[in-house]
Amino acid sequence: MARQPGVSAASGPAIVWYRRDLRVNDHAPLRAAAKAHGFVLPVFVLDDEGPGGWKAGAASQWWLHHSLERLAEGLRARGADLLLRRGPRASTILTLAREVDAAEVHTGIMPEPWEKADDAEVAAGLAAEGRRLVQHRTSLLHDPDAVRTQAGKPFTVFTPFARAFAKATHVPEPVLAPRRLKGAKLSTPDRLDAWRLLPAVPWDAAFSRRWEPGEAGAKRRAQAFMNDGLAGYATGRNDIPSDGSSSMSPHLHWGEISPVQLWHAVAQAPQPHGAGAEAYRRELVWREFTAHVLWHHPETPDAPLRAEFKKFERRHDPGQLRAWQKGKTGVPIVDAGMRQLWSIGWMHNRVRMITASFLVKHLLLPWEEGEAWFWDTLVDADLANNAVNWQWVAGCGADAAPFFRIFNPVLQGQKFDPEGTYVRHWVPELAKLESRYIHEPWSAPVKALEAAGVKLGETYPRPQVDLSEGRARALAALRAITRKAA
DNA sequence: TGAAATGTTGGGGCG
DNA sequence: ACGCCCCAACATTTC
Repeated sequence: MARQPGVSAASGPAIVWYRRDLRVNDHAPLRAAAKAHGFVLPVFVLDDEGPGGWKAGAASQWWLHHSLERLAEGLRARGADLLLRRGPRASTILTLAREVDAAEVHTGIMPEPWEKADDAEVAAGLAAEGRRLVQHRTSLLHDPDAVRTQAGKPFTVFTPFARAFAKATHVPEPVLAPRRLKGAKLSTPDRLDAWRLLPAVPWDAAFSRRWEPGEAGAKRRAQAFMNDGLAGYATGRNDIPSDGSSSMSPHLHWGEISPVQLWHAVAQAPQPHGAGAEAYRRELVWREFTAHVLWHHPETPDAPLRAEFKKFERRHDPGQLRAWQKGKTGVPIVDAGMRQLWSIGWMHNRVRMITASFLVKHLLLPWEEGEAWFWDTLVDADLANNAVNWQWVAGCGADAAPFFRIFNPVLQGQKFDPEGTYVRHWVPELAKLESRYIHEPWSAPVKALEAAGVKLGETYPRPQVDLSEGRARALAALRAITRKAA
């Protein structure tokens, strides 16, 4: 067989460098590696330092542990062992390629800045030795740079992005998992347990009940959602107590299922054409949009995209921040959401917006503090989604909600959790309060509080801030920067 | 993927 | 019958 230009005479296995794409189906790198050589070495590298300072939080680590276990099983069932290595990722991959004399390293394209940096370093390092890095789409529908504005610039507004995206791109078919792999044997694998990704104190019981990390769990949940949730998704996703969410976010983040698979699963669903299907695919495109924004603006996690917001007033109040984190703000829907997050590593999307708006606007605390907390506690913590959406709420990002769009947590609660079912579940000290007061216990008559066994300031906190005062303060802070800008 | 303030309209009570 | 006022309901504007 004629040798391809640029391909060395290396005789080792093709390396499959796993990142946030922990699956065997619709995994182009695995497929390509298996096809070209039949002899593969799948590897996952854990970087202790926490790339870019964004070290995975405890909830993410919990998920990663289980997901890696499932991936290892999936690969073993096909004849290959997953190699675990720990260290700086680029140099670890380069060392490994030399160690096994691999001609090619196949991997997925990720939008995170450090992933891009690693790609460049690995590509250069491999090329210097006559090896090759081959990148594939694994975690997105398309490359983060698949579309540009007519002026050739990255999009900053979702709607035109979505329009261009729909017109310019065709979602590819998923690729099948290789049936049979020939795995490479190495004498020095890390043991997953030694990575200590699981909590030292077992706080994860509720996690285990709620989630099933891994490719099989992702598939099961996706099927359940397509059958039962998709048709009503357009409105159901906003209904807090019944939770019409797909709950795919952590599975998508870790790549246990691909957005391509979900895109096509919509077409196979019982109701593939209704408003629910439209709305769901739109959410998948939102995910593409956040990746697009992060790809082109790697500073997004740390700095407001709209420069005038650098001068925006931010209060510093560790006590209030702590109360927000722990769900003790005295505003029921906010507390319910924050406690749900702490308990199961996830929060309903509507409630994410409410809690985030409360932090950034009513409390006037920095959005970065909220971003950092979500990053630490969410099982679906995703740099692009987290950063772009926090900036969206804070009004300082690409296509951001105007800052003056301030959620009133009482009205939001009454609208999307009218009976207070969600609040009662997560804030049990209010469980017996009448529905008409459940979202604003501070304005309940003494009798109603007594009947419910609520003592404000004792069994449940008074609100940290008067809602209308908080709103006025936030708007004043906004005026201060818009005047300067004008 | 807001909320509150302000403006407009129209029905009905009432002198 | 008429004008006036009130106010709910809805629309528009402003933050």
